[in-house]
Amino acid sequence: MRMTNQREIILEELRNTTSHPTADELYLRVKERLPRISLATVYRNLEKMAELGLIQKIKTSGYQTRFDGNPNFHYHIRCIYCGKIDDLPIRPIKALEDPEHIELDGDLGGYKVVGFNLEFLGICPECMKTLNNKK
Amino acid sequence: MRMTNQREIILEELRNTTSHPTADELYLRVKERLPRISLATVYRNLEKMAELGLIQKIKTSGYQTRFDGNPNFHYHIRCIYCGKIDDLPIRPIKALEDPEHIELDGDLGGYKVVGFNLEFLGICPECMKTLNNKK
DNA sequence: TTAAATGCAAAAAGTTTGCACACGC
DNA sequence: GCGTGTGCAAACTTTTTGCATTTAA
Repeated sequence: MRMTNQREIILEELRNTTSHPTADELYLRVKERLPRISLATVYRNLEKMAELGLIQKIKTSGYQTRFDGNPNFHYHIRCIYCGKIDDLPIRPIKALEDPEHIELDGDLGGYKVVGFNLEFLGICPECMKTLNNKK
Repeated sequence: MRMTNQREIILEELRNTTSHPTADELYLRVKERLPRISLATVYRNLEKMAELGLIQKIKTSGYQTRFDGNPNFHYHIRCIYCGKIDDLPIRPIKALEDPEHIELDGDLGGYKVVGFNLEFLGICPECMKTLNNKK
């Protein structure tokens, strides 16, 4: 992978935030430093960097894809009200990560299991506050 | 909720398949019986029926939303090659479903956890066959 | 020097919405 | 008869792509 200025700055901005931004949020940040960059470049680079394992793509259907500058596996929690994603500091879940701990209740229909996607859902402190005020 | 003909047939077709169709796949099926139905009606009704708990909306993993005529909680597996979703007959995972079993490694950042999304990833029998033929 | 990357604009894909009309209760 | 639901088309949102030009190695 060629290290272009755009690539460097996209990665830098993503690494410098804990907010798991969407492609267009990151585009806006990067644009402050590279005013002529295009959104397509941001998409193309995030895609490539995710493939190479430099960053993580957080895909949950129905919402915009978000990106995480931390390439190490960890769990996320999504606020059901505002959609924000945060890291969740929980220990690996044995029942998922060691496939032999999965308790079957039938057969797997011929599938070979290769992994899983897990995200927690919750209410973030800000939305919780808003809810309490409404009462 | 008013029981219109469209609503009845959409629900019927969804209940009669195990294929977890997308809105447009279901639209095509329903169209055979109601040629003048519109895709918007299918979307509106699926949305409403999911809210009421008559069906499930499967939003995980950055692909098109799929729908499940079975309203009871169960796990799904998605084929990483063809995107197909099937039911996975595994027992409830204690470490997820009883929040007190979650082993924290820090604090939750003020979130109130209300649930989770989990899908397994795998290779379906058909795609497995294709892979083997290519070797 | 040259293959890979970029910017731009347009297209694609999936979903939602405004509105006039139709229909279940 | 009232108000919800429908069909249609157009809008919208997110992401991808074609192409001419630029740039890192």
